[in-house]
Amino acid sequence: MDNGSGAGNGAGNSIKRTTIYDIAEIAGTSPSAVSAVLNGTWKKRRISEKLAERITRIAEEQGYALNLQASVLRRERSNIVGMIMPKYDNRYFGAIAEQFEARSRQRGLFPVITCTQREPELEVEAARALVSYQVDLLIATGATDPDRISELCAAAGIRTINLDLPGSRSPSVVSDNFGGARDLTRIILSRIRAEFGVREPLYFIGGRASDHNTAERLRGFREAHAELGLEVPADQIIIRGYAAEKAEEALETMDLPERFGIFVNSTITLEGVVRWMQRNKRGGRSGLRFGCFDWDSFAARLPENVGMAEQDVPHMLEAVFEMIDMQPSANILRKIPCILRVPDEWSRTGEAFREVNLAG
Amino acid sequence: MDNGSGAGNGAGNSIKRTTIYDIAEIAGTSPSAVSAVLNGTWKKRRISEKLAERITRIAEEQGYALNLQASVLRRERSNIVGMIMPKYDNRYFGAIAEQFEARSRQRGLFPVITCTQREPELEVEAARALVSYQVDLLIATGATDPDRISELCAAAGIRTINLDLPGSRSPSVVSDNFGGARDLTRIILSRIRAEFGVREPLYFIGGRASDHNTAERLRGFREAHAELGLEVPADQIIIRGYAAEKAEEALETMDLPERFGIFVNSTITLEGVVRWMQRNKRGGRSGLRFGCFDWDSFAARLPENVGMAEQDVPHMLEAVFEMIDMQPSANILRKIPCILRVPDEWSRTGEAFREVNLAG
DNA sequence: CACGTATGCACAATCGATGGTGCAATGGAA
DNA sequence: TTCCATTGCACCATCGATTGTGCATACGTG
Repeated sequence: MDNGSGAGNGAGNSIKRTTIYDIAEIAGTSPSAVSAVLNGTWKKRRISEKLAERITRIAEEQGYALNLQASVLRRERSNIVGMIMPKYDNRYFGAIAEQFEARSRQRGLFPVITCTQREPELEVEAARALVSYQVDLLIATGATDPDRISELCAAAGIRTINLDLPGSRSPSVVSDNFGGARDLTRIILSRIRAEFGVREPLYFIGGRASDHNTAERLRGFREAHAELGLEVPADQIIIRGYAAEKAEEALETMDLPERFGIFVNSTITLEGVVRWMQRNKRGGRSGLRFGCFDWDSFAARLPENVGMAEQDVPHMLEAVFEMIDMQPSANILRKIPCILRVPDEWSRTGEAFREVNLAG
Repeated sequence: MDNGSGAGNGAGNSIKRTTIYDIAEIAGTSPSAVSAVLNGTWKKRRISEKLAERITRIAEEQGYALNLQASVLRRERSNIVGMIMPKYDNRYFGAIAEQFEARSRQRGLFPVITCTQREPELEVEAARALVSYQVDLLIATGATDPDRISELCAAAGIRTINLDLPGSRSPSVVSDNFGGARDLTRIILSRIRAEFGVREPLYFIGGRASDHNTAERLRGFREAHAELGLEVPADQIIIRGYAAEKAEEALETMDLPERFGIFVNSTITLEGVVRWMQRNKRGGRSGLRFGCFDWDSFAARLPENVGMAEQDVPHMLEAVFEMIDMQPSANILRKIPCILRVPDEWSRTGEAFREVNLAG
C-alpha cells in the first residue's frame, strides 16, 4: 500500500481516483482503448490481445474502479433495478429483499432497495430518488399507493411492477390472499370446533381497510364462515393497522368470550396479540386459538397457533422476473397460491409444521 | 397525461427524460440558471426570484427529475452512503437496515444497502460495486473480512466503518459480546440450578470459529463458568456456522444428558435447536433450558427460553453516525452494552420479557 | 508493383449537471 | 454626465466513460 498520498486527511478524502485517462497515459494508449478493454468490448473494437492484457494488468495494479456515474450517464441503460420496501421487520419482506438481490445480481443487474416504513410520502420520495438514479425498472413492494408510483415512473419512462399489493397501472404479483385466508380460516374454525366444541365466528385482527390484501383476506375469511352458515359480526373485525401496539390495545379494551379463535393478519400484528395473551394469561392451551397470515418459524411453535399461511416468496419473485423479461402489455395481476402450514401434531413427519393441501 | 410520445413502446422505453436543457429552452433561459434554481443555489448565483419561480413551475409541469448520475459525476461528493449487510433473516439485521436508512435520510444522505449472504466473495464484489457508485462512506456490517473491504475502499479514498464485527483498519462499533454472553450464561446457569438442581457446564452452539463475536461470546461464556469453578469440556462447544441446519444436525448426532442448558449464539441457530427439540420431544418444560444471543419477540415466548441478550441497535447506530461526524483518526473500537431480557415470571410487569441489570 | 481488405488504434462528440468567470444592464453617487 | 458597484444572467469547461468514425499501417492477391 505505498499509496503515496497520506490517506484519511481531514474532511473529504482527496485521493485522486484512477480513471481510464490515468491508465491510458501509463499504458501509452488512448482512453477509448482502455474503456473498451475494461468493459469487454475490445474484441469488437479490434484491440490487440497484447494491448488488452497490458491495460488489464495496469488497471489492476492501479486499483482501478469504474465510475458508474459516468458510465451510466453515457449509456442509455443503467442496469440498476430499484425496489421499494415497506419494512424489514419480518421474514416475508426479508426473504423478498434477499431474493430480489440474488436474482438481480444473477442477471447482471444492480439492485437498490429502499425502505419506506409504510409511509406514503416516504414512498413517493423514495421513488423519486430511484428515478433520479436512472433505475431501469422499479418494483413497488407493498406500496400504499402503487398507482402514484407508476405514474411518477411512467413520466420518466420507467417501467414498474407491483409486488405484494396490486395497482391498476402496472402489472402486479400478489399472493392469493383470498384463497390463503379462506383455507386458514377453515383450519381455525375446525380447530376451535374440535378442541373447544364451539361453532362461533372468529375474530379478524390487523391490517388496513384501504389495503387490497386486507380486503381480500377478509373476503376469504367471510367465505369460510359462509360455508358453515356463519356470519361475522362487525365488531369482531378489528382493522386498525398492522402495528403490534394497535392490536394489543384493541384486544385490551374488548369484551371477549371465554373460548374463541382469531385470524391474525400478519406476524407483526401477532406480536401484539401474543403480548396481550401473555399479559392477560390467556395463553397456554386455554381458551384461545389463532391462525396467522405469514410464516414465522418461532411463532409456529406457539401452542395456541393452529396454522399459518406462508406467502410463497420464491414463486412470487419468479413471477416478477418473468414479467421483467416478457414486458407484459396488459396490467395483468398474477396471484401466487400461499403455502398453508399446520402444526405437526396432525402429521407424522419430524417437522413442527407441515404443509397441507385443502381442497380448493 | 398528454405526454405526446406513446409510452411503453416495446423494449427500452424511449421516452426522452426532461433535462435542464429542455427546461431552459422552454423558459427561454440558460441551463446553468435552471440548474442553480433547481438545486437551491440560485440566491448565491443572483438569479431573480421571478425567474426562479418560473423555472420551478416549468420543472414541475414537465415532471423534471434530476439525473443524479450526472450530478454526482460533476460534484466531488455523492452523498451516497453504502452498507454491506450479511442477511435479512432476523430482527437484528432488519433493525440495523431500517435505522441506517432513516438516519441517513435525515442527514440528506442516500443510503444503499446490499446483502451479501455471508459470502466473502460476494462481500468484496458488493464493496467494489459500491465504490463504483462513488459512495462517500461504506459501513461494513458483519463482514467476514472487514479489513479487505477497508483496504479496497482506502485505495479509492473512501472511509469505512465496521459494524457488528470489528476490523483493524477502520473504526468499529460492536456489541459488548463478552459482557452480554457472560451475563446470559450466568442466567442460564442459575436457572438450570434452580429448576433442575444441576450444576453442570452448558453447551454452546452456533457461530464461526473465525468470527470475532463468537470468540468474545465464548470468552464471556467461559468466564461465567469460571466464576462457579466450572470448566467447559471441548465437546460441548459446537461451532459450525450460524445456519439452523448445522445446529440441528449437530444436536442430532450428540449424546446429550437428560437435563441441561444451552447457550445459543443467534436466533437463526436457535431455529435449528428448536426444530431438534420438537423432533425429539425435548421441548415443553422438560429437561432443556436455553438462552439466546439476539432478541426475537416470538422466540422469547418459548417455554424453554430463560433469557435473551438483545443487541442495542439504536445505540450502535448512534455510535456509527457519531463516528461519521467525528472522523476518528484512530481505529477505535466502541463496544455497546447488550440489553439482557429474561422471562416475565420473575418480574411483575405485564411484559413477557423484561430487561434486567446484573452487576457487572 | 498496384490495389483492395483487414487490422489496430486514436479522435472527438456526447451524456446532464455544476460552478467559475465574464459581461451587459441598471442604479446610485459624485 | 461620468464612473463605480451591483444585479442578473449566459457561456463554457469539466466530471469519466462510451462509441461512431476516421486514418494509418500491414497483409494478401493478381
